[in-house]
Formats: sequence, C-alpha cells, structure tokens
Amino acid sequence: MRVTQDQMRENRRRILSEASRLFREKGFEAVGVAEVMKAAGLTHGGFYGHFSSKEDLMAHAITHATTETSGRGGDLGEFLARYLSPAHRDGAADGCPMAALAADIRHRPPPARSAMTVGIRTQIDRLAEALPDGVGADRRREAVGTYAAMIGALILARAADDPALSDEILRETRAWLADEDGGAGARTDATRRS
Amino acid sequence: MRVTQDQMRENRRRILSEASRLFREKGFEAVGVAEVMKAAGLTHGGFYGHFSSKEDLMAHAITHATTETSGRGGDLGEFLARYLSPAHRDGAADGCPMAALAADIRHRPPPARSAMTVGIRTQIDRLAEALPDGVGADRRREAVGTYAAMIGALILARAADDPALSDEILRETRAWLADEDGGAGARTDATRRS
DNA sequence: TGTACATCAGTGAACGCGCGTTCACTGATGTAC
DNA sequence: TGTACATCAGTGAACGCGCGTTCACTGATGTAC
Repeated sequence: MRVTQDQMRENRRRILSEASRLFREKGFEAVGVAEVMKAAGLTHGGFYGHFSSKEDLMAHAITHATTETSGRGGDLGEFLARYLSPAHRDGAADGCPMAALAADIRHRPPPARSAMTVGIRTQIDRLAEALPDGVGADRRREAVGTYAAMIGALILARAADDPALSDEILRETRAWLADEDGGAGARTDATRRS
Repeated sequence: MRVTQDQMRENRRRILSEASRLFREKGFEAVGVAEVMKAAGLTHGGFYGHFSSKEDLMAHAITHATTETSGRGGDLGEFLARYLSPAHRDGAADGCPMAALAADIRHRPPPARSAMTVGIRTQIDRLAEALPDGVGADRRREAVGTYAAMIGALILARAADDPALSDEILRETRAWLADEDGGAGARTDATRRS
C-alpha cells in the first residue's frame, strides 16, 4: 500500500520521534525495531525503507532528540530547577537525551557516538553562552563543570532506588549550583590552576 | 568433576570479579553468562550452581564492585585527579562502578538497583567525610554536588568521540572542582537557599 | 482532463543468530563405617 | 588409617525465545500518453 510522498516524510518523522522517545525511556538495546514501528503506527517490515539498520536509526534519533529538545525558556536558574526536578527525573522519555543516553553511547556504533558528541558540544557551548558572568576560559570551565554536575545528578537520581536519596541528590545539586552561579562570583574570579 | 569447597568459593569469587569487570567494561546487556563463566575459567552450565539467574549475578557483582573499589589513597585533590584522568576514562573495567553502570541501572531488576543504591549512598557519605571544610548540611551539599560532577564528567568524557573534547571535559571539571575546594571557601560560607 | 501502467511504501511471514536457562551425565570429594 | 559409596560442582548439548533483517507480495500513487 504505497503512500503519498508527504505521508512518507511524515512517517519517517514519526519513526524518529517515537524512537527518540523510546530510546530515552528504555535504552537502545531494550527497544526493538518492531516496537518503534508499532509506536509510529506502522509494521516492522517497512523500517528498512527509511533506515539502513537499527544502528542508522540510533544515529538519526540522537540527532533528532538533541536538536528538538533545545527549547529552553527562562533564565539559567529556572532552567536548572527544571532540569534537576523530580518531573524531569521521572520523565526520561521527554527529557534530556544526554542524561538518558550518554553513558550507553560508548557501547554503540560510531555513527551514534558521533551524533551524540555533536550534541554534547552544542549543549556545552549553549550553556557557556547562558552563563551570567565570567569571561573566556572561566566561562567555559564553569559551563563544563555545571553541565557535568547536572547530568551526573540526574543520572544518580534516576539510579537511586530510595526516593529520599534521589530527591536529596536533585535538591542539593541544584542548591550547590545555585550558590555557585548566584554567589559572590568567587569561582569566576579565582585564580586558574589547571 | 566435583571440586573442593575452597575451590568452589574461589570459583565464585572469580565469577564475581570477572562479572564486575566485564559489566563495567561492556554493560550488563552486552555481557553473557557464558562469557563471564569463560572469563572465570569455567563452562556456562555450572553458573546456576552459584547464582539463581543473571539478574542475581548483577546484584552480587555490583555489591562486589562497590565494596572492592573503595581503596582510595591520598588527599581529595589527588583522588579527583585520578578519578578525572584519561586513564580512568579509558579503563572502565577497573574503574568506578557508578560511572560505568549507574545510568543503566534504572533498566535493571530491583535487586541490582538496590545494590547500586547502597553503593551511591556509601560513596556520598565517604566523600562528605573526606571534604576538607564545611559543616553539616553544607558539607553534605558539597559532597553531593562534587560527586554528581565527577560522575557526570566521566560519563561525558567517555561518551565523547572527539579526544580533544573528552580531555577538555576531564580537565575543566577537575579544575572547576579544585577551585571549588581549595578556593576562598565562598561556597561553604554562602547563604543556603534550597 | 482521463486512462493505463510502472513504481514503490508498506505488509507480514520467515530466516538466522545469540542468549538465558535446563538437564542428564561425569568423576572427584567428602563421609560413614 | 583404609575402603565403599553417596554427594554434588562442573560439563556440554539442547531448549525456547526474542530480535534484526530479508523478501515476495499488495495496492495506492504518480506519471506518460
């Protein structure tokens, strides 16, 4: 049953969208090609008309996720509060692709890793631009450190079985980073010593 | 071919040791029961004499890894330098179980998650004790934030395809945390606002 | 604009493969006498 | 201490299942006239 060219493009978009959600929610390995196609309202056989392999889908889904999820409103504090919230922790499917998939990417084929690396670089660059103060290397340093803490905290909070510990990790990391950014600026004024 | 009780205990220890290394290096899903047994110098059939399932092995291997890898010499600065080093990034098999497995654990069965949670709590407690200054809640906050940044940075550095970006993430996060701990103490003195 | 036909997006059965798990068997260990 | 035998840790073939991928087929689309 052939479909319109527009319909086919729409189908491809839906496959990517569903794959990106499912991968974030369950991980690359736990999501099958058939499951993705079913979520997109299709049958598994047609998959290879859109992508050459599951590996190919991973790479495209990562790019899709990292370019779609960039809409970030409000200032840095609000962004941090949203990022390190229980809602984000509990909603991996619609959340940050890095926190959901970065740790797994080292076991995936080169195309997927490559797409992820682009996303990491882009996010660090954006965060550096969004930082309130500091210049050059200090700004960059704070962006890298902050990004690492955000992702690490979300991963730990998602890993922890105990809700109290999980909440604490989110809350304390958020407060720690807020002290950081809104503080006396000691960090960005401090002498560098790498 | 029955073996000595001592030999059997030794075999079990080797299974756990190899499993813990292989899981860290390749991830839970990519490592098969047969592969673990072969690494331990046995055949796969005997596995179920030691563990009730792969799930059971995961939980025990996590506990094994988190209790074995706790040997940490030197002061906090040296510990951070070693943790955020290219050597640690490139040697996941012998490295931090949290950085290698925490992100994946949310997709694993309850026993494995539970074992991981114990490890997370223990590490945060230890880090809080190792911090040079600060009291009570501030100390704890800094421990959580620092731990999140360490794990996040290592995960991002391992994810990144580009060696320059990967090295930068390790180097800058380390410098950022060092400024933190060795700085004017602005962080621990700052007003809390969670 | 209408018609005939080639194209091709999507369907669903079938494949090969790897993995977790089971099980009948083996032969050294450990124990009862 | 020595002997006979029950126990049981480890072996390796076999199983069932799920998953990525293939392929012959279908029927609506898009196009040549």
